[in-house]
Amino acid sequence: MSSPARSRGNDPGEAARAARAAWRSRQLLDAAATLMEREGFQGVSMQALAEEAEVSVGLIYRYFGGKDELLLAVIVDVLDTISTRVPEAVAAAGDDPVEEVAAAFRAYCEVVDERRHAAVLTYRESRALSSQGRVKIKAMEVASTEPLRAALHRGTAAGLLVDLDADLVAHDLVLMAHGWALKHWYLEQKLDLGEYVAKQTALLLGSLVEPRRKRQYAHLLHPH
Amino acid sequence: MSSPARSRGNDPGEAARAARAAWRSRQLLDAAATLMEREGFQGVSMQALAEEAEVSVGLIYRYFGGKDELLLAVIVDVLDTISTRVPEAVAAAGDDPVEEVAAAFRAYCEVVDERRHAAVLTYRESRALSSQGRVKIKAMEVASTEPLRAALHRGTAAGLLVDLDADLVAHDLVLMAHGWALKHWYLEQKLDLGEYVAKQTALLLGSLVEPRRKRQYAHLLHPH
Amino acid sequence: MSSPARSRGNDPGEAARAARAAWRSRQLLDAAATLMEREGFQGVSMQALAEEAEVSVGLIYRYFGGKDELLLAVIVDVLDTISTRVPEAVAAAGDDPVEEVAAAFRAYCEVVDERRHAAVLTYRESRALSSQGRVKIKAMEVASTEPLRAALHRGTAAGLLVDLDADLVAHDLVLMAHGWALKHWYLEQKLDLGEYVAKQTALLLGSLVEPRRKRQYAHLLHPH
Amino acid sequence: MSSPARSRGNDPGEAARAARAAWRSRQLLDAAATLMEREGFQGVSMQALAEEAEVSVGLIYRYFGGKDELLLAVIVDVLDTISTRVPEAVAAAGDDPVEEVAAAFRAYCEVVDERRHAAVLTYRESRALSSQGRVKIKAMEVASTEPLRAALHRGTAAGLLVDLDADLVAHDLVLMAHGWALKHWYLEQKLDLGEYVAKQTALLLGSLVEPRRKRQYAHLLHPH
DNA sequence: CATGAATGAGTCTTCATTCAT
DNA sequence: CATGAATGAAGACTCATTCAT
Repeated sequence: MSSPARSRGNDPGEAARAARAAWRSRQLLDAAATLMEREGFQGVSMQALAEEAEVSVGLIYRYFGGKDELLLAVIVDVLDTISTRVPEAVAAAGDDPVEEVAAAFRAYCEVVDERRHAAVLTYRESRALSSQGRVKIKAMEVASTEPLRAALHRGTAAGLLVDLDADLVAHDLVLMAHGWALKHWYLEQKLDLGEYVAKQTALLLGSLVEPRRKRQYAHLLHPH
Repeated sequence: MSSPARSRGNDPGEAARAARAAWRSRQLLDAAATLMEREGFQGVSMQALAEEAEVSVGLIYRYFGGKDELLLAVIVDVLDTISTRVPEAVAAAGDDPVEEVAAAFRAYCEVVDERRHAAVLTYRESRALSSQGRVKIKAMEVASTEPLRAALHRGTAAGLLVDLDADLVAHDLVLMAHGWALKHWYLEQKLDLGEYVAKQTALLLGSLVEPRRKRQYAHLLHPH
Repeated sequence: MSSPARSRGNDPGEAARAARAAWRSRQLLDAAATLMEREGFQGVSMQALAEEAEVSVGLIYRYFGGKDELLLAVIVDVLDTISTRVPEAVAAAGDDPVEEVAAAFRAYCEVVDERRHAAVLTYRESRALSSQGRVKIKAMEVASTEPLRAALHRGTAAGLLVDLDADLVAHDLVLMAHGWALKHWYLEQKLDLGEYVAKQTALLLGSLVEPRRKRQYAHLLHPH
Repeated sequence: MSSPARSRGNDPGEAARAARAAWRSRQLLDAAATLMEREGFQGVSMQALAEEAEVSVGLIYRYFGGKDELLLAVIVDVLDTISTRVPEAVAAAGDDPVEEVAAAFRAYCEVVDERRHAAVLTYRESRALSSQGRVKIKAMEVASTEPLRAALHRGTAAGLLVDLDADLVAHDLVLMAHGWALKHWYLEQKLDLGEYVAKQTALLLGSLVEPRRKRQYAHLLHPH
């Protein structure tokens, strides 16, 4: 992204430098995520971040323009993960649009679960983002729900799902995924991630699957 | 000293003092809410708050122990509003549990809409709360969903709703209400609050209402 | 200048507050001048300034918007002094334009001598000024030479001085005054302020006084 | 190691090395001068300097001990230029001491004009110099005025100039030359360099040339 | 010789909080 | 009760300098 590599020619040092830059970025992004999990983004000082990442403060500024850009990078990192994992899950779900929706939702929830704080950073720290960054994030967020919307549309087109507002349903699915992080303090004492995914899937698909197709998706609609 | 009577039960001076205190609290809480809507809680300095409320900085500390307590108070204020408005809506909904659920959800959404930022402060600023405050807030949040859970239970008991996980469904309803604030930048370009409430109600009740009772609730299940 | 007083009404506290604000400004300006004499402006940290002035760092920001504004204020303070002292000297010099020029130059040199570093701050630190501040300073500098230019013009009009480029001569006089500060390390080992003023006056007036009026100004043209 | 010969007197490798060193120094000095013209010395970071000079930061430290030494080198470079150009101008002026003074002043002004910022660096950044460096600079400055003082003395000895304080007059001439840089923002809107030189020459020589020799120097005393 | 990644002390600035009036 | 001047710790960020390659 904002790597200091210059890409002027392709001498041997070039690749090594790029590799180091990538490693540093990851190191910093991970340290940032770790600390934020504990303290929230605002609660993490650049000093503390440097300590956690075992680098000097100054080095952070070589890789990220400032605290705001770092925040942006962390959020983008999660959205990138989602943009990779959700389509993978959809692809692995076979050709059935309903299965695809369920798989996409499960994948979304799993990423959120893995990076609980980072996943909901947008809600918490959007104030700190530049308006430019905000626009970028919003675009990425919308883009990341595209696989969901597409599967929903296919489901309706195939007569498997009722006529629905795909935008709203996609929004609900994402919200429910985020809900796992947002209300984790409450939910974790009631159920685990698998149950949460299963029950929410059942709940939403319950009113979305064409009534006469419901038998076909019993495994989704009536999780044991 | 300057007060005419010296705390002898409920003399007039005492009442006047209490009234002023209440007025000041409201003044400060409103100023805080106003500013936070624009800048987020962290972005509001005590100095700016004092200016907005047209009091001195020092005075804030007479009414609230500090910035954290003020945050707590603002959140509590919203939760209090919900704890008042939701039961009112339930009571006004007649005796039908399904209508009650719908009414409770609508009321919840309306409060969220009125105080968009303050309503989701818990998500954004919970880090700043003392653990004590956090416990209090969580308890209040759970309590505020009680009317929803109770109505859901009544619905199931009356055979109007399927057997459901009331905790989870209540959580979903609250999440959807908050979703209106959290994703307002996205939703507002698609629908208005009334449509949002109607469609979400339909969506969830779609899988909750006992199939053979669905005709009875057509107005909720098939908005417009 | 940027005093925090609000001037809303004229209650008793108002005057006291304004007085304190003025006292604080002076205290800070003096501390700044003292330190700058030793370290140059860039070399003075806000921390050190606070220590010298025996106030807290934060307080400086109540009276001056930042380090740049403080620099501006120090420069303006010197220019204000000049704008007061030079006209006073001119007024005290009687009605003779040549005497007025000499008096103005002497006064200018005396102020420079009293505030050696601060007087030439413009040359040294103009980079740190905002362009707005720069414009202000330049205007004040030009204005402060007005008495000189006016006296020169009067001298020419009265047939006491030759036809001259008043702008350039005024610039030379100011430059010579500043020269006392700029090259003090060199000059102080050759002569004292009085001699410097006398000799420079003689030098410049030597080619400015109308030849046939020279006898009249022998005391200026042939010091000692 | 990589050099063919090992420092045995003045073999070809040695010369090449010295040439490269000289070339590097010049490259760096020029880059420094260029940047300083825009940003002032303090405003130029070693990183920016490296970029401008198209070398690495580390390399600067091979040629100059640090930022302070670089500053010293830049100043010395200007003073060297003056020490070359002024005597050249004097030599080219023929044998007349008055012409020599005028020529020296013109040359001084021309160098100042060519390197406007660097020429007055002593005034601006002397604080950053080591006391050792300061001493060196002062000595060089005084030395650079020697041709002026010598010409002035010759003028007096030859009965062409009045009895004068050569130190002070030399100081004035240098100050006027520097004045062109120091007050360039003001002067440039009034006159160009040629006019400035001519008028200042006339002004000072006006009181320095022996009255009865004035006709002889009319071209200097009454510039068109 | 040359590079440029890495360091970390030091800078300006903000702001929650206190307290004399 | 109310004020707002004063405090000072803590934060983000810069940049001269070093050193492994």
